[in-house]
Amino acid sequence: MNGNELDERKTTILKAIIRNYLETGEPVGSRTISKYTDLNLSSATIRNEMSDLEEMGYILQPHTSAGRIPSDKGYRFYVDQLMAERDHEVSQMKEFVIEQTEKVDRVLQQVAKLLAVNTNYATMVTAPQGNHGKVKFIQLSNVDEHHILSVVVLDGNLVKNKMITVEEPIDNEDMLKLNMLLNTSLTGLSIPEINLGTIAILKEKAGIHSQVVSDVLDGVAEAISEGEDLQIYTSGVTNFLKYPELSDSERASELLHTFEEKQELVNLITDKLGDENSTGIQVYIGDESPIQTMKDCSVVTATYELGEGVKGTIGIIGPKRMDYENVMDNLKSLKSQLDDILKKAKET
Amino acid sequence: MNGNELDERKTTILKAIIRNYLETGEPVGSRTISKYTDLNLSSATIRNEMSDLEEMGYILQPHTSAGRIPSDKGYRFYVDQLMAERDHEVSQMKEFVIEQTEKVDRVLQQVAKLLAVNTNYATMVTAPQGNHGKVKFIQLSNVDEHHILSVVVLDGNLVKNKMITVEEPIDNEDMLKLNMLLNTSLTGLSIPEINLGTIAILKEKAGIHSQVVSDVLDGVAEAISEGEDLQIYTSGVTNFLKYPELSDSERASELLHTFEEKQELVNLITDKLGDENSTGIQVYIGDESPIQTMKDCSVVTATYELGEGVKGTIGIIGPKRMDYENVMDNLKSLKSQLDDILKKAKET
DNA sequence: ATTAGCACTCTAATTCATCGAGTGCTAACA
DNA sequence: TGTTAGCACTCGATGAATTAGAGTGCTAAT
Repeated sequence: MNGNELDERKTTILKAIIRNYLETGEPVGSRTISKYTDLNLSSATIRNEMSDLEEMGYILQPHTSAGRIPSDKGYRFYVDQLMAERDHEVSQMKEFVIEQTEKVDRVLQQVAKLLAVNTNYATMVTAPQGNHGKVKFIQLSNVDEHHILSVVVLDGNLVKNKMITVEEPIDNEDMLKLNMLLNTSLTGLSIPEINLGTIAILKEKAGIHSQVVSDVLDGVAEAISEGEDLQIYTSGVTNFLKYPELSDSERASELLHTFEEKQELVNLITDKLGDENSTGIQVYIGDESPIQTMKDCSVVTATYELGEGVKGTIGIIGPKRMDYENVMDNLKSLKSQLDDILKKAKET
Repeated sequence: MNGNELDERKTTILKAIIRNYLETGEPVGSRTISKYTDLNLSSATIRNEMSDLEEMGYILQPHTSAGRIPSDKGYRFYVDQLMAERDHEVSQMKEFVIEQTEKVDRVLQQVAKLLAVNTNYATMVTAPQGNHGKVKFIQLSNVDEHHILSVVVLDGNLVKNKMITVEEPIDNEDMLKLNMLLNTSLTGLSIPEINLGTIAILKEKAGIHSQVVSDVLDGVAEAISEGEDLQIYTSGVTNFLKYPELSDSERASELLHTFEEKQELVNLITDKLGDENSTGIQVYIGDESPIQTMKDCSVVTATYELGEGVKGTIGIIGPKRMDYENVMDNLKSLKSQLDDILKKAKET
């Protein structure tokens, strides 16, 4: 139960088994390891060690006379080792060609795709979330007799608009006043600070055309608070079909469904075991995942940040025998780049 | 080669074969038909007829001693018959609960999902497309020193906005003038009417702060014309896995990929054989489909309209043995309902 | 402590026989 | 002349039996 129950040789062998299994997806036998490693041990010796490893729960046999495959505990050990090692060279992601002028959602969709293509696993990316800054600017305009357009600009130049339908028009003068009022009272406030109370007070202040003004303010309130729901972009879901252990109809169908619905994927980012390790990278192996349908998968997530607590998540979902090393490198690399791109985009 | 090469009995038998195959997915034999129909014919007689039908190309044998399955020509005959029949009772789609307040894209996504659930096939819905009406209202606002927000409202109250970054600020007075100019010169024009020439003229007219104004106008032009790319919403792609004839790894992977990319799906709506039949419903069987990966599928598309040439497309993609009748009913029903919903939403 | 060697186990692949649904054809029948 | 009964034949699907081979555990020798 303590951290050092594995001596060096067992560690080497375990790693060799896992690495080999990652490549082939087939149970690996003693003979293979005997050749694969530079330990110069015979298959018999390996067999003994493997027997031990099995007893300790790091590997298991699918059936009596097959080779061994890593157990969840084995994978966990492996991943923890990887995490502990000094950072790998972060191989620059090749040709990250995204014109910055495109909208954020395009960028994120692109990122998801790029990552999927690069890793051959399914990917998900969530839009940056959090206190989207403060209100910077508000404007109401008469569009026609029955429609008023409200535009709200938030810090980070995020624009929201909402068309408000009104019974009777508001004349230009009153509109000017309303605009003044809105800007002076709301500018600088963050969204959570603007609650129903604030709106109520506003309504009172502007109380002239009770009904119309009330409608308009409700509209503004809605404009401000809406769209806060989490957008999730996915890509590469067909990659599941590339791995035999996931591609049987039953499993594949469930997985694909989860990705299509997206709803459940939220759990991958809200869950967040408290354990914030140095890199901000989380790995869920098999049953560790908060999503039931992924019990035969591994999930690697990373959080990217835009400062001020505005965060998003990137996730890669693949078979348990995923190439953790490559995946984590990709994520690390992406994390920083995404940071850059979005910060720039934000200013545009 | 003429329309009447099939006598009544052959027609009945062919229909019976197809209908049976739609249900079971298994080749159907003479004995089955003999019982299935009320023709009171022995299996031997049926066999003779089937032999004829095969020779004529309406059905075929997967291998020598199996039953028959419909050929593409057979399916074609069947759906043409269906189309010709007086409209079926359009079974009202149950509980079409969509709050109208939601954004159009939400509605469409919902529609896609609903349809997928109802039919058990994969579905796609495109956003209404076409001359999105004329420009109704334009407004530029100073957000901060280096950012100007341009808001354009189109007929149908479609709002577009774009943040324009400028080197030096424009003072309020000039801004007012610019707004006036923009509104007087562009309001009432439709998007295609606003070309580069128009913008050039505008630039000249407003020529005061050459550079800044130029930047701003470019921004406006971009805001107006952008976002014209076709959005496609899909749902129910996992349904492919329900049909054995489509669910082998190879095919399924291709299909799912096509749906994930969405790009190619555009062909389903641009293609449009000229033949506008009464219902506006198109059926592509097998190779008739403009998309290669769907050569083992059937595709049924319908066009919905919001008047003024604003159109969108709904598509259902499933195995060739899809339940054409049900699918077409669903589409017809949806077509009208979608019409209503969107028209209302448009006014909101 | 390591290893060679051997008996043993279990899966995957292969072969083979069998079954049965379905056909085509012929001859009898109304 | 159209319909049907009957029969021989075809061919995939099913399942049992066999085999091949990878891998193990154990024992005895080094």
